[in-house]
Amino acid sequence: MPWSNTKDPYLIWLSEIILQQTRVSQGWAYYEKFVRHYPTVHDLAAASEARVLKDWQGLGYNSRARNMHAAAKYIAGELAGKFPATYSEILGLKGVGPYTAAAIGSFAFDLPYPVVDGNVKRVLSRYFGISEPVDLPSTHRDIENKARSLMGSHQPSEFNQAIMNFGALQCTPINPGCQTCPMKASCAGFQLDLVDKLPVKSPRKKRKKRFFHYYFLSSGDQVILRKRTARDIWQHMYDFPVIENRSRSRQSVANRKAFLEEHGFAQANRTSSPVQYTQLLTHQSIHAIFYAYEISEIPRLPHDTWHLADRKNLSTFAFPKIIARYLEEQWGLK
DNA sequence: AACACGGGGGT
DNA sequence: ACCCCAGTGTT
Repeated sequence: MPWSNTKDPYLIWLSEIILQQTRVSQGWAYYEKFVRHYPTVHDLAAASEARVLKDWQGLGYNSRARNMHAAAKYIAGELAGKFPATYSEILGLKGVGPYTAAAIGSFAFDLPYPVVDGNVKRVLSRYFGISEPVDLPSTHRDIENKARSLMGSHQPSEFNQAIMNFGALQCTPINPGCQTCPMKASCAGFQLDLVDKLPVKSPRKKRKKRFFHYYFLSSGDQVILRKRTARDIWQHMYDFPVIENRSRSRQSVANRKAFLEEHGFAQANRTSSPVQYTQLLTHQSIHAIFYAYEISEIPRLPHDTWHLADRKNLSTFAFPKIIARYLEEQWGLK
């Protein structure tokens, strides 16, 4: 793991932010890229947010990147680059919650705070036979207290890594290695045959469908992008001018003409048939239909969130997966 | 306390 | 389909 070879709190912080809700196998390459592009907190602080978001593209939950960047500016600017070394100061950094503060505190500074992540919740809910949903705050506190008690005066870093590794390698979500487990004799979950019932989780809500009708408007090598600034998914990433509605069915030709005229694109020619892509998010399923038009001249852009970009420069903008996929598959653009 | 927030991979 | 991922911020 990244922190196995270092006590550098910056590198540990970087890896922990990247690995929030992200498998090591997915985050590893991003960690290496960020260390390469931003070897110190000063490098990260000096970068533009756009550049950081672009490097983050494909990882998801990109408020992590924005909070991390803001925290880097704070550390570099206000703390002269010296990473905070107490639990409460670490916890005060943007994007750092109880888990990450405990991880950084224990790994980098040997502070005695137990980590409580998905692994720990699974291991301890099984071992102690906890049948309340682990996502409840009360259960979380219970598990945290048990972890603190188990840590005792052991080495915090060793303890935290051990319990998480145990969850990741032995006490796995499915097909856990109970038969070879050295703790099966004292594991309540194993003794009561509840291992495959634990941890209990509250039922999840079903995904809401959303229908985006995107306009890919180009004029020669120029393309119109829109920066997403609303309180919504994909904040500060780029997509295209869009109409959202409740219908899966295509915009009629008349609807499209009205949209184009309304925004000053009276002279527009359809350049290809509409194509549809879908993208699953945790709480939403996005159904996007793309309409491509070539416009003869570009008027003054009607919104300040709209930007003109050269096709050659698209690689500098951070796009949601579904937009990146459209650009690459339909236009060969990266 | 409940909810929103991405994207990937396994079964 | 559904689950999970070395969780956090907002309401």
